[in-house]
Amino acid sequence: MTQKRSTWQKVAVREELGQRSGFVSAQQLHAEMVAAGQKLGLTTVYRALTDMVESGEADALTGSDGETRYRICGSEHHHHLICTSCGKTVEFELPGFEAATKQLALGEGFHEVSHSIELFGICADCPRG
Amino acid sequence: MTQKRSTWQKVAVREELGQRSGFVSAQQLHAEMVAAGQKLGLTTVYRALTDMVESGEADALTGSDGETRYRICGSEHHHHLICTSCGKTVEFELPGFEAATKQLALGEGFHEVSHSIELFGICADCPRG
DNA sequence: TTTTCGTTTGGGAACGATTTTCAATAAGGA
DNA sequence: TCCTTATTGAAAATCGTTCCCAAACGAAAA
Repeated sequence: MTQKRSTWQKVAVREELGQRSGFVSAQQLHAEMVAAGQKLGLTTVYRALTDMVESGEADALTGSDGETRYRICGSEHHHHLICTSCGKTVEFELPGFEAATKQLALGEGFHEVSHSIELFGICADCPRG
Repeated sequence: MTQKRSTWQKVAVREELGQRSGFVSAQQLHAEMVAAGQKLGLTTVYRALTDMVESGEADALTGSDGETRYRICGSEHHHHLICTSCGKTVEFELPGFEAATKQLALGEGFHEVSHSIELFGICADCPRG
């Protein structure tokens, strides 16, 4: 069976992502790592991020521009409040809401229900709009 | 100022989209229109759909695969319950929730708040999973 | 430590959705 | 009908992401 091996590239990507408070795209992350002197391939960054999402270490979010952005996250179920200007992100939970939506979906005859809830706005540190 | 002109292509796209109950991608819509004998370009379909989204006639939704899907919609604020198997969509509203999330975002110091809420599942007409 | 075997890397090609380009065409007012 | 200008559409260009595959490397065995 295919076991995962630890490489400095994977560690570096995890670390770089961990230092950020918001969502970043694979390309951005790669560009900045290269600019910082770390020589690794874009493909590797994509793979490392995908692994992290699969293992639950990170969240992935595809924007309306088709670009996917990543972020370190705790494993419990949560949602995001994202600053569309600087990318800063706040996690939050919605205890009652979860049940309500599931109920609604089941009532319509749907099963295997999941949901996507994200809030957007401009954070206090980003001036005007 | 640039005024909009009415063409049979735009009318055809609006009509084709209106006949569906779920989200469809521009490519799908174009392929089926061509298959049905209507000769128009893919670019034109993209433009017609974009116009409809801008005018509020349609909703656009970009999936995690990066493909954007469209759907006719009423102009009032609403959310979607989407079948990930056949695309069938049910609109719904969340009276209390709207206020709650806005409050939460404002409490974190965010402004110009908006949100994205979609429910996914398999509808009653689609067997198994 | 050295060998071995299978995983990982990475540069470039390949991909798929969407946008741009631009010359030909058509809408709609004069 | 004529004229001005928005619209069309085929092909080329973009852009994010994935695939390909030979070279490089990690880890466990010898």
